[in-house]
Amino acid sequence: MRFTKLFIPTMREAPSDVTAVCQLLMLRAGYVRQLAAGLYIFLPLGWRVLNKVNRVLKEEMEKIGAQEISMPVLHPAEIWQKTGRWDSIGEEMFRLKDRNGRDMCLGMTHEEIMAWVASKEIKSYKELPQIWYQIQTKLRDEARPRGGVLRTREFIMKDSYSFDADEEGLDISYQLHAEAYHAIFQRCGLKYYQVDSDPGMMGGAGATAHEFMAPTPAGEDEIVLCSGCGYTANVEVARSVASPIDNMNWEIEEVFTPEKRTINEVTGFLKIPAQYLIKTLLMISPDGPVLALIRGDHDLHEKKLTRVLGEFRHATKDEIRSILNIEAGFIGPMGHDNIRKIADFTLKDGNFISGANKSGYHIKGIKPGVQFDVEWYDIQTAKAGDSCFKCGGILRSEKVIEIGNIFKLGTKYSIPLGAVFLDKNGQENPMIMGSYGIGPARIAASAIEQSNDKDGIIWPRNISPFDLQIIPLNMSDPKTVEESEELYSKLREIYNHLTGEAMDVLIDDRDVRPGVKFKDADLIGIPLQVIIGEKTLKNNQIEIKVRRSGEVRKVAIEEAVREIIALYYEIR
RNA sequence: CGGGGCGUAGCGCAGCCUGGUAGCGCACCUGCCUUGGGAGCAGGGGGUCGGAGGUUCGAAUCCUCUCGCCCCGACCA
Repeated sequence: MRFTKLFIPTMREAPSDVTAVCQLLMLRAGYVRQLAAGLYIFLPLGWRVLNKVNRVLKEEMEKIGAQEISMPVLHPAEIWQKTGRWDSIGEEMFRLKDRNGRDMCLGMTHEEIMAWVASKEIKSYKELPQIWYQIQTKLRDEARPRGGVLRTREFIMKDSYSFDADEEGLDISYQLHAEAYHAIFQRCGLKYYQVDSDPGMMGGAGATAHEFMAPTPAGEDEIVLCSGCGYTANVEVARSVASPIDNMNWEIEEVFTPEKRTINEVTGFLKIPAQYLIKTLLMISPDGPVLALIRGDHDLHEKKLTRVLGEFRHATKDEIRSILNIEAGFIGPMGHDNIRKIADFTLKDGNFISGANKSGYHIKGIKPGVQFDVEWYDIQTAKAGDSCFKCGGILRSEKVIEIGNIFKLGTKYSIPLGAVFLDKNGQENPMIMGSYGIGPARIAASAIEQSNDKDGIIWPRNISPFDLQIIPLNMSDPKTVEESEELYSKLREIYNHLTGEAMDVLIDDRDVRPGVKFKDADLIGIPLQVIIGEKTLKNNQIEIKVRRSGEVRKVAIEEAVREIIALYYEIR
């Protein structure tokens, strides 16, 4: 491809309101442009990258027997109503009416539609298992789009769905996907982790789910990792053991804590570390008020508590006053016998301080489960420095981008949509489903986050928009142009003979100064550059530059093609 | 949803406080010149100052409303 025939609007100066590195570089290097909040245009280079990723996705999906199909983006409401998600999802779903006033929505995901097809067409165990996938646009009215391409309202996703006759079959489909995902992310040159995750709105209670996470500072999610046993999990589900504390053997005693409401204020005033305090939080659950108890040095994890209570919210200051008859800041767990109490496991052993249910006072010597009844659950947020609940090792944490996920769905969608089949005994059974997603744009963004320098992007070989870039330094010099053009056509031909595929070569045929070409080439980030200038041509040589290392090799023109191809296979 | 910030030429910004003919750098167009890390000289084009309303002789500037975009948070007891 010729640079002069490609639309690559590079920018010297970046827009001031970008924060993520991947967003900055995608904009500056001319890969994408923003249309509105959470809506991105993929320009030629950006689209080439997505297609490179998609090629890898398709190859690996085909390897596990998945079949590519394509589903509509516009869905009738009834199908979503059947599974209950029309009502449970809320504002995140784009909804509209057609001209006849029929309720419709834009697809956020395709479990319902896939299960619908299966319900219509699959009748016998002999037709199972099936794995269907698509690379399709999804629409979600995100509360806050952010990080450029990382969280958008419209995005492309590779989503696949498995249908099995039994749990054993689902295990196999699930495992096949996990293996395919490892192959995909490795081919895309990413550093990533597979972690335990929250099935969230996809699965039912007790469902199995994993996420694939690419570590980068721009990540929205956080995971904890144990270097001892390899345990890794999203903090949304991560179990941990809090750092141990001494048993203080305090007698029950009220202490005067005037105007000291927050954990910080109380620890500062009493000179007692936060781990000896209990945060007592009043929540309003569907079944009424609930007190949630966690250790003072930890944070509540709302998703964990949601799994216990269902959708809950924090009580307002007025509700605290009317329900508990106390001022916020001095709530204690004792004495509220008629209110359900959920305590984190960390409070099982020890002796704590919490509010005295009386303005200006806290109480020492509290023992949850001894002085009053509580239900024990894991409701705290795991954090770096906690101990691993499996092996006791110390956990560390990392910011990550979620690049893929796999869910065991079971019968959550097949039952409501009537996706059933007859088994060998003529018995009707619901199909056992799984769903599996990957975000190609997030793969691209993660690659940039993990692989860049001050000059620009450094693409992993397999997802670069081009395999190499030829840079003729002076388009007015006939010899330069002649050698560049010859190399340009030769490389594409010869590579073709070796592998059956064309090498993607970009030649910068613009009549601009060398400095501009060097800067743009580094910014765009194609892994290999071939530099052709009068200086080295005098010695019958050209130069090959490896973008990642900056290493430059001068080679004789006759050796150029062979050297370039050899080097191409050396880089990752 | 809550809080904060910003909207002036394609990009980056100044001007606003203290009202009086809209500016700078880069980019763009033409010509000359130049060709190993975003050259130089000369000339040139481009902005209803996000939008609406108000105050005023006069508004980018002051006031009100509104739209858009970005960031932080969605918590604490």
